[in-house]
Amino acid sequence: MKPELFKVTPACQAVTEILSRVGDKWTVLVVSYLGNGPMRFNELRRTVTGISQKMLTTTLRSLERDGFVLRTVYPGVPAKVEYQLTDLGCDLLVPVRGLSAWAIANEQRVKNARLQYDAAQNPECAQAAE
Amino acid sequence: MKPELFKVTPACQAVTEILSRVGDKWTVLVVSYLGNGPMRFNELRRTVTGISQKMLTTTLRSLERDGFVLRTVYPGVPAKVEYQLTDLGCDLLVPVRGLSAWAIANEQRVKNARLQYDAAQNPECAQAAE
DNA sequence: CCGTATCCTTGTCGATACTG
DNA sequence: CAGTATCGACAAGGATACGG
Repeated sequence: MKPELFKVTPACQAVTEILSRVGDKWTVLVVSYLGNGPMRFNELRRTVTGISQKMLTTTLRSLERDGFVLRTVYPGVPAKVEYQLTDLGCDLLVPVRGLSAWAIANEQRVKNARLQYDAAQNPECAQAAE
Repeated sequence: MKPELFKVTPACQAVTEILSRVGDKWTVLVVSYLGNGPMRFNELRRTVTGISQKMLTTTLRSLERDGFVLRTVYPGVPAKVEYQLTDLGCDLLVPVRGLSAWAIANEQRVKNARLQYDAAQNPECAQAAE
């Protein structure tokens, strides 16, 4: 059950960095939707419930900069901009979905652990008025 | 190359939550080291370079609450506390290492994409005195 | 339609000091 | 040794207004 010895090398810096990028509030959601095919800005805005215009722009710019997303502008009035995953973006989707699958499969175990922990901390004196 | 259609369901909430937990500054690092076997508090503190006492405590408490880490106190003077991964913690290590492997394998592709993007934004005025 | 700019609130993290 | 408590710096995120 115990996994084989894991030597933490300087390469872990890269891991931490990717995790931070991917672990923000909207990145995974946007990338997942884009995994279905190209989408326009406002289409994405409507689909990703709750995202603000600013955060969508920010998220897309980061993804574009890191090479995960391709931004294509079709000139005209009004302007039309389309976003789609690059090959790198599609590649990223694989391990991300691995973690997604784990999260969905183990959601309840984590919730149970929390309930148990919280219950152990507050035996019964939950009045705790202070 | 394009992955099969991915329907984003409410379950994505669980995904986002796990990603956020795991995507913070220290969690993955601590869990990875703990993957090598049980460790004591200060041992961990020395090993995880740069972590503050507060953040180590906070990170370990969260991990304990979520059922990823088991905390064992050996009474005595001075006190001795040992941390180790639970089964759930070991399980989590699997998809996390998947993403880690991806990050290490693709680090350079991302870096190149960034260089290219930045270069495109700053045509030639790269003196960038900073 | 597709953004950028600004302000403001909130959360995260680190430094420091102190306790059992 | 293994924490807790407090404070302050800073970054992330959201609301709103404006521009191309």
